[in-house]
Amino acid sequence: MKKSVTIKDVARETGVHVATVSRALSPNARALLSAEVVARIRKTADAMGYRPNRVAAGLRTRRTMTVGVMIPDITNTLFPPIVRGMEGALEPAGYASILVNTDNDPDREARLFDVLMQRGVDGIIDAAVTHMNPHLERLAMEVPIVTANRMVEGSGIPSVINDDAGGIRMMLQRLFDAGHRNVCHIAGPADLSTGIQRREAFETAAKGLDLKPPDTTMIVAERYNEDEGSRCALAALEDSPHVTALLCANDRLAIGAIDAIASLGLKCPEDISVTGFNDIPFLDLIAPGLTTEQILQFDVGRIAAEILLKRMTEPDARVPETTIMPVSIIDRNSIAPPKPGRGRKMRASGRSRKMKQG
Amino acid sequence: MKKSVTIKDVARETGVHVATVSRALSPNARALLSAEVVARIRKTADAMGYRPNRVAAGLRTRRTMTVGVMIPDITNTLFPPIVRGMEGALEPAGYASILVNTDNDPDREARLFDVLMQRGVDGIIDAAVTHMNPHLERLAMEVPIVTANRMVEGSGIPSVINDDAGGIRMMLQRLFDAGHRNVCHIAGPADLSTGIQRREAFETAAKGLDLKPPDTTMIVAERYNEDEGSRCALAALEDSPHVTALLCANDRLAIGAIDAIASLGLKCPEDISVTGFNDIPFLDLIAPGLTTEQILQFDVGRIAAEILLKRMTEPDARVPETTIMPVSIIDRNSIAPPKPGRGRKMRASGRSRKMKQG
DNA sequence: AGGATCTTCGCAAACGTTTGCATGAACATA
DNA sequence: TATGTTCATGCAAACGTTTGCGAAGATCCT
Repeated sequence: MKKSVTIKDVARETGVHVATVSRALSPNARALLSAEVVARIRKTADAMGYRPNRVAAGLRTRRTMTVGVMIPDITNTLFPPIVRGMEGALEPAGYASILVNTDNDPDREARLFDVLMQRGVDGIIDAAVTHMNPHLERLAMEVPIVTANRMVEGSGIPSVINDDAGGIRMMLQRLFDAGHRNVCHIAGPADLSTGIQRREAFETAAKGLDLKPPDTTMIVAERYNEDEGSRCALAALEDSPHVTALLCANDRLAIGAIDAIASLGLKCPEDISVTGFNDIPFLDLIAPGLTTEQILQFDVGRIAAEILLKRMTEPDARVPETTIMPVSIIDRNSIAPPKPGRGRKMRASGRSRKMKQG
Repeated sequence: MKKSVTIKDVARETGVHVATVSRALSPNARALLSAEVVARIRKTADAMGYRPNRVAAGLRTRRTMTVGVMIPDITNTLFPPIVRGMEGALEPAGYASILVNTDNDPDREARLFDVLMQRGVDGIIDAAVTHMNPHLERLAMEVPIVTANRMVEGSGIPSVINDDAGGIRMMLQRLFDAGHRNVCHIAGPADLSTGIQRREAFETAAKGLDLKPPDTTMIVAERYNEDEGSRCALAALEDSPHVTALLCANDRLAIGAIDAIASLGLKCPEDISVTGFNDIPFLDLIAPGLTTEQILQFDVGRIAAEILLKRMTEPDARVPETTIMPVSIIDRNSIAPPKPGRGRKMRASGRSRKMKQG
């Protein structure tokens, strides 16, 4: 629309060279100039309504002061707090963020990555990375990257994740303490680091408690959503009628599982206990209150952003490769003692005990 | 990090001028070149891993192919679907979006607007505008703007909003049909267009049904959140013990209201009916199912983006000034007939009838 | 065959900054 | 007074594109 006033205009107006204006307006270079000239330039710049053109500056300096934020889907309630946490750190530092949704589609992810690079982002926070993404390591050589909420194993790419292992272990312990010995883990997708880590954590935690198949079972969801939670819960309860508790890899799976339990004419927690992971918003309002693992969503985003900031401003600075955020159980109302009558019969349970002793 | 390959590099490699490379790579100008040369250039460009630098292009063309998206707060579950709707239209058109959160703070809003302008966005979708923002009209002369979900009245700025008036009218009718004659409207903030429009709609709808104060009452929330919902509900029920239903300006207020009702030892809907607006995600899982007005969140975002696209590509094109999206009631379980014993006594009700006749 | 018209491509300027280097003045030192 | 030093500012190149203009060659028409 209207042509805007440039550095050249204020230079002409003040009778100095554009370079002088540039320096007067730059916090770093300002010291090179006489205070009198700086003041005069800034005053007329203000008066003229000068607004710096960051794309021109970006072309020259090769720093656009923008970062790319990749997430699977902003409508997934897990992510808005994470994104907000990032912005909380990025915006005060002068960075704007370009947000893209990958839908967990690797093709889309690759294309959007390119979009971000074309736009010259100074760095990328990737909360949408799929496990074992060979691409990413290559891309990490072109631009600083840090992953949030997920990680790509052994890549050397800094990541901020949650204590999946600890959370799952604590949760299984909680079920164990309530008396459950026949627990089924509804695991997350096998191509997501959270799915994998939580599954592995479940296996080792179960072993630690001397719970073994067929007392403990597992079923892997293909996506993190309610429908998959229902499907898996149904399958789990059908395949293994003795299970008394479903330890789900995340809240959405748990919500689906509770739904499935109801559709079977059973009740949670009376008949089957269910647990989640993430403590997504509004979960506190949904009946029965789902006992879940609270993660520090906001902080995950914030710290990922802080690490990225450091990597962008001091490329050689050392940053922690993986930062693990603590999780904590939120006790609500989806765990009860196992219902008498359900569960595996004594003999089987005894057998697994014996094997440990043997 | 690594210096990237530019148009100049592929020009040298192919033995042509940079201008020729530029044209070969531009969908528009491609026709100016011989097919043979185009093919050769594109091939080597691919081979060299050429990635166009959009900030350089943006500097030259004054079009950055990015749009600014302003929302109050991405963690407010109303907005992610709207944002996603925008991206669904923007991204295929080649636009990336810079997302900023204003927190409904006018200062922050102004500052972030500046940030967007400095970054040379080609347009702005403002879903965070406060009612009567004199700034915005001025700013709209610098860059195409369309507001989503909210509008600034009489500004001439295109907006995509929901049928607040119709929704409120239908909802009041629904309560009326259930037998309610003493309804309190918990209104939204007075500086937000949705707050104002819904309040006015309530007043005229009530008048249309011959419901007048003190049978109908009203209380204005200062923010759209659960705490304010609780506060207002408490105040409403205290001031006017006869109210049998709370018609809330949005879902979060309604959730807070239901909470307050429970804290009073009452139940919804048996003692007090409550209705919401927006049908935010997860609402279907929260007890008691809140009867609310479903809005087309995704479409609001999508259409706002489409209008902006048109304004950006054809500045002189005529676009509808305000697009009103239809809403529809989602019946759940928060409306019941008024409890006998509550409500205003007959005489008072009769009196208001008489006044109409007179 | 000679001019007119097209086609295809090169030339160079421009977009608005930043920044290394040069310059001149003021100043201190010898 | 001559000779560095420091300070404040100007000069011009550079960042990677796009695009109006012009030129050369090919093609067409009469």
